[in-house]
Amino acid sequence: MGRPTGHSRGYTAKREKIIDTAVELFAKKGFAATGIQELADRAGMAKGALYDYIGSKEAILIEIQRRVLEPLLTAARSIAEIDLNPFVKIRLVSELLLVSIFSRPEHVWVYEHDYRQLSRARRSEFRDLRKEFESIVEACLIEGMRSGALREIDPRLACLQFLNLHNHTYQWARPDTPWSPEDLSKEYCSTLFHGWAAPSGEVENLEQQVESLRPLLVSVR
Amino acid sequence: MGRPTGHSRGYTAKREKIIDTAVELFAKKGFAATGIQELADRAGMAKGALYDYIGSKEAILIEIQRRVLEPLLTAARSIAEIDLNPFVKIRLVSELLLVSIFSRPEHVWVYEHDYRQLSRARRSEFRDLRKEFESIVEACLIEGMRSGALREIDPRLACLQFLNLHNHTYQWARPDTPWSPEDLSKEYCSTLFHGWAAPSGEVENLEQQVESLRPLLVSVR
Amino acid sequence: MGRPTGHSRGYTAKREKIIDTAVELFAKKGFAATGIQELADRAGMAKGALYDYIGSKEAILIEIQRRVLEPLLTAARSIAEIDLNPFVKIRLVSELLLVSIFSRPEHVWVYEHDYRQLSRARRSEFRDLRKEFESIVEACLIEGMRSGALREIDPRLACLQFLNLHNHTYQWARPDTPWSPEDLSKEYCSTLFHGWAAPSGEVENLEQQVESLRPLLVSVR
Amino acid sequence: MGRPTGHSRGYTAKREKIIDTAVELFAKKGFAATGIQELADRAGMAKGALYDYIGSKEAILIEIQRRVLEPLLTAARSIAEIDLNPFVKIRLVSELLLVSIFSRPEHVWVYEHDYRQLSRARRSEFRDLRKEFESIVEACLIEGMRSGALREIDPRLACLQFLNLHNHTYQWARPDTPWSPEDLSKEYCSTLFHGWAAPSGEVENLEQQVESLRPLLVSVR
DNA sequence: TATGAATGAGTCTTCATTCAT
DNA sequence: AATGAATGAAGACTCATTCAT
Repeated sequence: MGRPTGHSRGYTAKREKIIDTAVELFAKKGFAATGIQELADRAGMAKGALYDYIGSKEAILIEIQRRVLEPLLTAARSIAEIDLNPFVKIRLVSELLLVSIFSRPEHVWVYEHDYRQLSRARRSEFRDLRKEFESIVEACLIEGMRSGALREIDPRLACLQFLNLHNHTYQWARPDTPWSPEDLSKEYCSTLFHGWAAPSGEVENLEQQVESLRPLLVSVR
Repeated sequence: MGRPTGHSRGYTAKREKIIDTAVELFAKKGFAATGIQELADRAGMAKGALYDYIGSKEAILIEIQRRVLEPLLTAARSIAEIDLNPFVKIRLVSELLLVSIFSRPEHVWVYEHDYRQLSRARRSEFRDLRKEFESIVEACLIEGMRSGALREIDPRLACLQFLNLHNHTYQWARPDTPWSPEDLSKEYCSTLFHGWAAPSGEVENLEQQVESLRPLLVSVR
Repeated sequence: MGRPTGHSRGYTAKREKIIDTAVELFAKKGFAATGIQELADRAGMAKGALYDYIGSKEAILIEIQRRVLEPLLTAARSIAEIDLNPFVKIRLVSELLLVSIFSRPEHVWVYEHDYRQLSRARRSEFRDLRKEFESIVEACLIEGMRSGALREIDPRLACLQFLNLHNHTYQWARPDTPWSPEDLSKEYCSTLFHGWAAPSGEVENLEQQVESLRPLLVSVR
Repeated sequence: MGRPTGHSRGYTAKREKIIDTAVELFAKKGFAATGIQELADRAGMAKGALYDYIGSKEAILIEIQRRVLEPLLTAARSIAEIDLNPFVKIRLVSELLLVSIFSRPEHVWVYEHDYRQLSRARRSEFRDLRKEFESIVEACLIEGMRSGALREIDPRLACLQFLNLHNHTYQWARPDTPWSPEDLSKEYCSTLFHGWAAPSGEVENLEQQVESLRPLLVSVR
């Protein structure tokens, strides 16, 4: 994770707490509009001390991106590797995204919103990872079409619909939202599967399989 | 100079140009991370002169919000008032949103992205207008269900799906996107209508009607 | 008065009106804290036009100093020249000062308050005039002592007491003050004359003489 | 750095020095006409560092007001509470004012001169304290009249004369003034007491009593 | 005469970061 | 590991003044 080595016991915990505080502030006011002073105040320490933990303001943003993207990718990769009905895969990736959003809504807000505030180099680094995630989604959709369960549509366009529908959820997801991520995933997938269905198709056993595979998403909660 | 009373011919044009430049910068770097100095440099004038045209940094943001929201609402209201098949209405609102995004992608980026940078008072002002727009969408969906063409689902949830799918498009819409807003609207609505369809339903003459009503969207282009 | 020559009919009147407005603003907010823009707004003209009348911000301040100091000096000189009981003279100078304060309280406020904002050269110019005024006061007091009506005290100190007592009145003088300048002059002089009196003395006919000489103060109203 | 919590030894001393420097500048050029840059230059530090000590420009002005008004009020209150001949009280308050002026002439200049530059809220706060001081003066004068030693005059008017005579001294008080505050107090009070005296009265032992009570003024030196 | 436009130095204040202790 | 102090550049915005029209 790039943390400087040779730190005492409490170091990592405190660093995490600082970043948690930063997430709160960045989510509320935006990265650029939040001052380091403000962060130090909220974290209950002097600005100087802060720099022993974070190195720079951008480092916090990088860490937040990592916190969101890494578990997402880990889970997505393991889903991609299993041999499964493509519908099940898609449904799992859907739930993955929504669980990610609902378990750390502020992290995801910053992740989605202040992505462009990264320096050029870092941005392209993370863009590659994002693209890897999108490729996994797209691959699932292509499988679905090959299997004849979805009618043939431009897979990139299908992928974008999938991502639009899921990702934009961070804009209104809140702890008190009346739907759980599981509810939403079912709804979204129902819409998409019916919307894209080949004239025949229906998915068998979908929810049962999903149930059994849910542990795959653990990294993201 | 004398603030906003009686201005000569060039004034408004220049003001528009300054805001156009601001839109570019805000879209690329974010509102908070863009300096007035930078804007002045790009506009080719001294900071002082800039203030004769804009009044304050926030005023620019307000103007951008207006430029997006007002034509959107104007068109949405006129769609809402006509007596039409609800599918046609939804399809028109869909196209409306997409045309809005594609005809001024940078405006919409700032509109969506830096909404929260508005002062409290202004934010709530615009929030009301945004909500009016959403209500129009939701009303159309409810009509669709009442007419029996859509199966009964939580209308708020349907509305959020509609908005997610459409609004998130600003994240990747670019002049060189291979789909026109019309193409996308057809695709999105096809997905949603099939995804939500009551077992029976199919929409008749949909595209023909849309074609004839497209002039309604003119305010938004 | 240093006004540029060759101006049309309305010029002087408009200039006066601008300076009147400036007096109001300077008295309320202070010279340094008042902007030319503000002045232009209040005067109902563009900043550019203002400069045709005033030349510079300091010029306004100079004019205000003049407006207060010149009539004061004119009257004081003419009082000094007459052959009169020194008590009467002092009483007249007292009333002169108070009439000056009460007939243009805002002018006097600026005159007293923002004197130091003048450029070095102008300040010393006006300081000389102020000193001339003070010398007249002091001369009257010395006359009073020579005549035996006042006991011998340091004339400079007596003069300062006289000036303190009178000049500080600008701090609280307002149109609705319950005492007229004539009332106040009587009170102040009564205090001073009794306070400084030689064991014997009383002033005869004082008020009658003052009455008849009051026209001398006309320049100051 | 961290704003106003826990500061090391030098902090307060440096802060005091900065404010002292500010007093010098404000007294010479006026609050509004003095720039923070100028102050920083004189204090030998960067503008940024200055703000660690002062918080805002207005905060300096507030501090200056406090430095003058608080010891003044403290002493005045303790004078008011003692059971004394009203003449002695008045004579002590007189000396109090003059000692205050002469021990920190620049502070008092700013205190008197730039009072109006305070924000509305602060101004009214300090106005209340000023009024308390004036009430103490007025109460002493009323006592004097009740005791029969002063003839009956409008106590507000007497109070204003007292304040005019004393307060305006800040306009010319300088370290090289040939009179000490004690001298001046004697002179001023002599003038006022004789000026206001009831036909009979003379004050016995006045100066002896004042001598013994002078320690009351210590807070103001 | 009067205007709107322009300027560049100025306003107060906050920024992210560094560093001696 | 932590702090308070410091910095210099940058933040948004206003200034008094000039000038072509």
